[in-house]
Amino acid sequence: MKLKRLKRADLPPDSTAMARYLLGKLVVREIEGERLTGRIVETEAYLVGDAACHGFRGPTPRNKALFLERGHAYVYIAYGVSRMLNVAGGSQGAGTGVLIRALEPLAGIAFMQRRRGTERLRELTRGPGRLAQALAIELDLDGTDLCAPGPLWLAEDGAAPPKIGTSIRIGITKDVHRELRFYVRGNPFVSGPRRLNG
DNA sequence: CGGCTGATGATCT
DNA sequence: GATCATCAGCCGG
Repeated sequence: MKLKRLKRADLPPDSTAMARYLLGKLVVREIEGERLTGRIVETEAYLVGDAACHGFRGPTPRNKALFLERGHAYVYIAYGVSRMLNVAGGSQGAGTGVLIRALEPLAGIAFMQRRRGTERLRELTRGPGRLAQALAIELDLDGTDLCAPGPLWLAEDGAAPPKIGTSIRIGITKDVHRELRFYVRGNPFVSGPRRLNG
């Protein structure tokens, strides 16, 4: 089915709603004449007033893209090694957004396998660091408008809305109790321990 | 498969 | 100097 680019007006202004909305949508990466696509199967929302959110203490050189209007990419490096892809949320200056935690690979799988150094499908895009490596998402994409033509954008393909599960977020140490992680129930590409994926 | 641990370096205090 | 929105690899069952 043909891809339709997500419009900014399609994105819910509330980041929790946007995290749910993005499940089942597609990340599209254009690189070296290839088009890589993956379906979003796991997200986490980071909100205004949320101590776990990188925007909590205001803008810095690293997180400034999180303060752009919603639909822009915020890319940063976690633990010195893994790139994390986020979609800025809210209005300009809000400093809130959604972390893309896992994708189901759809197109460009050979490219992803080369990038990841493995043939195994489950290991290509299961987890935020893995998916960024598979799609060659580097810091140069920080601030990219995901609602415009370019190297990285968001799309929908008319798939039916998925069944959504919720849980606490993974890997954080502040505001740990909030149920702001969302995933497609039963999808094998969702990351995290089984107890969170019931 | 589940659980644990060391590596790793950018970022901010 | 501490913190950290992770991962690969190892071990036991």
